[in-house]
Amino acid sequence: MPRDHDDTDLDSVDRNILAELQGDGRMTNVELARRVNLSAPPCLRRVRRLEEAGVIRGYHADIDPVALGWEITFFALVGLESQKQAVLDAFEALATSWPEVRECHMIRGGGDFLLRLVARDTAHENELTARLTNAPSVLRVQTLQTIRTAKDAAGVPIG
Amino acid sequence: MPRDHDDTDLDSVDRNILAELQGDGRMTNVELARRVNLSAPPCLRRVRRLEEAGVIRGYHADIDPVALGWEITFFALVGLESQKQAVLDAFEALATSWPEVRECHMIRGGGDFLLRLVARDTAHENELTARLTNAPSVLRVQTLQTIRTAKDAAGVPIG
DNA sequence: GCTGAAAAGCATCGCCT
DNA sequence: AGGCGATGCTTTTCAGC
Repeated sequence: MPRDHDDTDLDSVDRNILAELQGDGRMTNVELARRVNLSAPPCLRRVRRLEEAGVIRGYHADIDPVALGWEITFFALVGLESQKQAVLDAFEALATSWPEVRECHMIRGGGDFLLRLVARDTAHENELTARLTNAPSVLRVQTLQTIRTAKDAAGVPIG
Repeated sequence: MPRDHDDTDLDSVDRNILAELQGDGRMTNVELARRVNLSAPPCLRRVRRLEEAGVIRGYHADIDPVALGWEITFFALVGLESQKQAVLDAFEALATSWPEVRECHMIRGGGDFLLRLVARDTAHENELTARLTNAPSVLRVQTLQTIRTAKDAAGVPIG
């Protein structure tokens, strides 16, 4: 269930905690406490409160896709032939069910989606693009293949 | 220095470890060991090896942008008027220097970039779009505003 | 809200299989 | 390579400020 974010007032210590954990999510609580100039128990309580308030949504290891055989990361801009809710829902359900689709964003303007996908190789990428193109109600697919990622910062600026 | 990914052979235990840590990067080592049916010391050795091999690139807390006042996430597809290296480099240096730009990907085809940005509100978003449009060598900016994120999976599929 | 002590649990090392 | 046991930290709770 979604939570109102306004019920959580974040002071500067909270923001420091968030910045530290965004940078290193596996830091021990004592190290975190040291960095934000707190002793361990209140620091831990703040972290728990931030987790329970939904400010911290989770912690994830950042894994090199290439090491697991995902040589290609690409985006796809998909245009649908209708903006009817049923059509949007059907496409969303299809796209999110594919493991290769890592992100699926509905874009303002109606009937467009931006996807981030991974593929094992060029053949796999072509197959995924073809599957998208041939999916029901899909009008056009523009693939945006990443050749270089100059910046891939986690999350949000905290300052 | 880049590392050859072929020097790291991942067995099924390694893949299970990666899947678990991608799902919960703050899990304790004993809990992780229990889940992958190992005792704690060899489990920790594997995690350290995966970190040192660059398979695990880091651990990050996943923070709700809205809780920190970043109400808008959007993408921008930026076209430059040249594919000269100096022009690409200059744009990349500019874009990556903005804290609101969280990702900057060079797109195949030449002279295009896909950015992911956050903004505090609509006015801020407009200002960022204008700053992009007016940046040197920028020919066109297409903003893709996210109205709904149906899937935002961490990293890559691990099976 | 924080501190400090104390119990329980965890990380990590050396050695053995 | 994985497991066992020991040691020193870390986490977590609880009392008290």
